[in-house]
Amino acid sequence: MTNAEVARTLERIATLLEIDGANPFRVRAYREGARVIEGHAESVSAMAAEPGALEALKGIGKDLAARIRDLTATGRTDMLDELRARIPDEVAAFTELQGLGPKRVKTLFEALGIRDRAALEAAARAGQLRGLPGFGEKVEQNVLKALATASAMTGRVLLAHAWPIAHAIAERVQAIRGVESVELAGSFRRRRETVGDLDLLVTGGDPEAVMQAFVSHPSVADVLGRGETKSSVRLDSGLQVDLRLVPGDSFGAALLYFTGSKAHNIELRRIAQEQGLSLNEYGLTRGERVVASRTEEQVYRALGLAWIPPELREGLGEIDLARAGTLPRLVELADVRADLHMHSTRSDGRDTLEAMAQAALDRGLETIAITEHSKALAMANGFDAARVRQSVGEIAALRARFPRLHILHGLEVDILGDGALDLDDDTLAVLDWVVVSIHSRFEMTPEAATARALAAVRNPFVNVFGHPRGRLIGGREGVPFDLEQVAEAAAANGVAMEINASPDRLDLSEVDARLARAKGCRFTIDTDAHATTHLENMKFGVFQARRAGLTREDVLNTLPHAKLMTAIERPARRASAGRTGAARTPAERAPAKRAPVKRTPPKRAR
DNA sequence: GCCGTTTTCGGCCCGACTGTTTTCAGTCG
Repeated sequence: MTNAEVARTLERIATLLEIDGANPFRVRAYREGARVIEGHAESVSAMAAEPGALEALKGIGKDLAARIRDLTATGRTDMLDELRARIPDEVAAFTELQGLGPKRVKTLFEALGIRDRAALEAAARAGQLRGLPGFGEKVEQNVLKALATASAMTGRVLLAHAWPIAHAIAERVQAIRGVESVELAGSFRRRRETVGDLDLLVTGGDPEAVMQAFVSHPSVADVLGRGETKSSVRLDSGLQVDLRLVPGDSFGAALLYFTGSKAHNIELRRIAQEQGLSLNEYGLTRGERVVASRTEEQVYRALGLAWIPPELREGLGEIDLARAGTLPRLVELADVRADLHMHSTRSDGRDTLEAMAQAALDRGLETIAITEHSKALAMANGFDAARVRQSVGEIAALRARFPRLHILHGLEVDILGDGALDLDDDTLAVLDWVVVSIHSRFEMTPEAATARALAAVRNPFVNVFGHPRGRLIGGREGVPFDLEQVAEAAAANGVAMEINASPDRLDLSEVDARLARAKGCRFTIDTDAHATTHLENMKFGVFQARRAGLTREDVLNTLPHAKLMTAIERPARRASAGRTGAARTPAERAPAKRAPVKRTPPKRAR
């Protein structure tokens, strides 16, 4: 059982306990346990075997450890089985509906025996809900509305998909006369992979004018509420956006509060409390006196903490680091000098080699690697050994055209099912830069997957493990190899781990990246661009790296070109080149003949 | 159910809003 599955199960137990009317603090303990496990990179299945390892995690005590041991050993636990025997899964899922919490769900189930959504809708339409304790006509209507919305809504959206509309709305509000500052808070500001809604924080300006500009944005489908200080809308896309107008004096406290995460805020309030202070969205106060509120920095400082970058605010140890003054200096977009994973029309990219190089230059990059696919991806026009040798001349010609850009002759080589690479070592020796990736056979046992990944990262010609898990956010789980072992082997063999900046990949995840870093890995952050416009995605990779706590020193492609070349040198390639001169014969340096014309446009490999 | 430089028992974050109620429970973030 994966950590994510264990976390989901604990969360489910919490929901069922809540409906069952259990002690709220017991419920909270299960929620907290779920959160801790989800954020923990080391496999709890492995930890379960080690006495005391689970109990050493903050928030996991004797009981939760026992449940986790049940789950990892057998896939089930008596407690969950008993709860589910009493409360059907579909009833528990009612709590996902807006306006229905555990208490009302319990009432629905016990008083009316409602067991599924169809029965719930029928009862609401028949007016059977309004007489129940805690219900009225309004709640009954809201239930029907929530049922309709739930069937239309898709849930969370990728950060990158929310990005343009979020900024468009912020700019529209910013343009109102008198508006001082506009910030996008919430999980958007923490740069999570996906966001559930957007939180806009505004100071200054005439409230009426601000709200009017907000609710009249062309993308607004539905105004959910409109007040003096708070309005909510739903966009055409289904995304909910809340705007809050806050006094300039309390902007820092409000920004802190609405950025979250919840776990982070709870920890901050506990610290405030210990110091005889109280923290809310209006400020940090001692009795009536406001201690800090105008900026986030002031509030953190007053609590004895360094300012914490939003990407780290998940309640996973960042507050201890802030107190000790040992927060990492996170990598920034401006640090990135190279993009070492991209495609062109020669395989499955949409733009030509020249267009990609020009776009990279326009973006101020010093170095790029052109990394077409290998032959296993026939549908993507993957390169075979002969095509790689032909490519040497094409890259040489490209270098001649772009003297101000360093261009590495790379390839994204498929890792086959058994861990062998798709091309032979002599061919790999021709290349400056070898990315290895998994594009097929994602369903494997963890043991087979681990052996496969280990074999790949132990190849002496390999530079980086591309999008290692092969996951697609909201679409594919990814390969279940044991990252601890693979990361250790990669670090020992000088193979970097990629943080792939494709918005639906963001692979490694921040949880995996933290573990890989702990095992000594270095990283690259690459766009895996299949078009010039994709080079813009670099920021999303940087966000992911920041969430993992990576610094500039952890990321190879922040190095100036000469240092990068030293850092990525593979002894095997040097030896091979010295022996055969494979990559550097005059014939291969000369421009090559044109590539054969493709008959069919390639499909992009995923 | 978890946790402990005040504690192994007695606490456990905070406020807004809604709607159901006659002073507050439930939900949400």
